[in-house]
Amino acid sequence: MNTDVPRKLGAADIAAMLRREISKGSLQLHDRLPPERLLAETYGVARGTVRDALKRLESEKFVEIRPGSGTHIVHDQTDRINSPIKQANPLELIDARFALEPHMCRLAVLHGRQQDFDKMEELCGYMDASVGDPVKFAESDAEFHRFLANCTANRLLIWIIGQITAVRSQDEWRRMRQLTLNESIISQYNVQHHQILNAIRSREPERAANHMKEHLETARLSLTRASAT
Amino acid sequence: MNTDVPRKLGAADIAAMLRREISKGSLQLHDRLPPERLLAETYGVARGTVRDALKRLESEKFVEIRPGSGTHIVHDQTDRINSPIKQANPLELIDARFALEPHMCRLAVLHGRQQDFDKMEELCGYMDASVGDPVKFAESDAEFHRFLANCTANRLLIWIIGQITAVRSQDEWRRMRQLTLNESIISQYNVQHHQILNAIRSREPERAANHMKEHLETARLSLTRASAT
DNA sequence: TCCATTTGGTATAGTATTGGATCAATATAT
DNA sequence: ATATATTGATCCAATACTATACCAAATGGA
Repeated sequence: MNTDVPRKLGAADIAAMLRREISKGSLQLHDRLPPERLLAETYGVARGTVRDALKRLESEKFVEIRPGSGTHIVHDQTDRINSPIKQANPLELIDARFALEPHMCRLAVLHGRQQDFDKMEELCGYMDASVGDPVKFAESDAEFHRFLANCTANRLLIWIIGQITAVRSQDEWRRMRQLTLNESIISQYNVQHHQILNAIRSREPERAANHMKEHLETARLSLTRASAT
Repeated sequence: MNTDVPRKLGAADIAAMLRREISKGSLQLHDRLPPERLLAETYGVARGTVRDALKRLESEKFVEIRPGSGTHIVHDQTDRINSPIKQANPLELIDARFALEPHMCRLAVLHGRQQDFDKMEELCGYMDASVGDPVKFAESDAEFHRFLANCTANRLLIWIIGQITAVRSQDEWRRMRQLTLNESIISQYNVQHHQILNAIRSREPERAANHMKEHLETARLSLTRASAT
C-alpha cells in the first residue's frame, strides 16, 4: 500500500488535510472554507474529489455545506486545543472507559428507551457487515458507544463520552486502529456488542456491565499485543 | 489556510473578523464599532454585507445594534465558556461519580504514590477540623477527590474530574451544599474518606471501591432527602 | 428648543458566487 | 479484466453581494 512515490491525491487525503487544518487551528469555528473550485485548484485535484472530501467532513460534523453560501466550519476545536485530553495515550483511554462504560450499562438498563435500543441494534447490524472494513467498523463502533451514553440520559456522561470520542476520531488514533483491528478482532467485538445490548434489553444491569468489562479487556489485550510488535 | 489570491470577503468573513477583534479586546476599548458605512468602506464591501455580519454578531450576543446610535459591544468575556456540563443536575453528577470514582480507587491502588497518599491524609485532617464549617469542608473535599484522580496517573481521568469539580464549585451548587451539609453528614463523610484512603494505602482495590460506593450512596441519600423537604 | 448631521432600517433590482448534479473519458488498484 | 475512483466539463439552483435610494431614530451643537 505504501509506494514512496507520492501517489495522486484522493478524496481521503484531501479530507485528512482539511481535518488537520481545522484541528491545527488555522481554520477556526465559523470560518468559511475556500470554494470547492478553488480548493480543487490549490490541491491539484478535480472538484468532484474535493466535494467527496467535504462530504466526509460534513458527516463527521466538522463542517456544514450550505448551497450557494459556502462550506462553514461548525466544529469547535478551541476547547480541546489546549486540553490535556489530547496527550492521553490509548492505555489511559482504555482505563477511563473501564471506569465509565460498565456503569453506563447499568444506567442504560434504568433509563434507556426502546428507540435507543433499536438504534444500537441497527449499528450492530452495520458492524456485522463491516468485518472486513476497519474504517467503517470504527465509525459505527464509536456511534454505538455514543448511543450507550445516550441511554443513560445523563448529560454529564453524554458530554464526557462525546469528548473522548472526539479524541478517538483524530488522525493519530485512526492510524492506531488500523494496527489493532483485524477481522478476527472485529468479529469478537461484534459478538460482545450483541451480548451487551441483549443484557441491557433484558434489564440485567450486572450482566451488561460484565460483558462490557469483558469487551474492554479484549480491547486492552489487542492493544498491548499490537504495541508489543 | 493561504490562498495566494485574497478572496472576495463575505458577510461570514466579516463576522468572523469582528468576532475575533472583539474577543481579542482590541475593539472593546471604544465600546462602539465604526459606523456601518465606514466598515463597509474599510473592508471593501457593500453596506448590506456589513449589516448581515452585524446581525449575526447580534444574535450571538456579541454586539447590540442601536438605531441612530451605533453598534455597541456587549460581549462579556468572562462567561465565554459555555460548557454543556453546566446543565447537569446534582443527581446526574452523583451518577457520573458513581461511574468514575470507584474504579478510580482501583487505579489509585495500582498507580498512587506515597506523596499522593500523604497529601490526601493531610486533606482528611483539614476536613476533620471543618465539621462545623461546610464551606471549608467542601473545599478540602473537592481537593481530596481531585487528588484521588491524580493517584490514577491517568490524564484523561484527571481532566474529567477537573471539569466536574469546576462545575461543582459554581454558585448554584454552593447553595445546594448548604442544604445538604450538616455536622452529622460531614462527620459521616469524614469516616468514609478515611476508610477509602486506608483501603488504598493497604493496596486493597475492591475494598476501596466499595467504600467509595458507600460514600457516594450516602451523598445521594442526603441529596434526595434534602430535595424532598 | 430646534435643526442639521449622523446613525441604523428597509427596499429593490441586477449581478456574481457557490454548491448540486450528471456524464463520458481516463486512471488506478486488485 | 473488472471494479472503483478520479477527471473535466456543463448546466442548474440557491444564496450572497452590489449599488442606490429613501426612511426613522438618536445625537449634538447653535
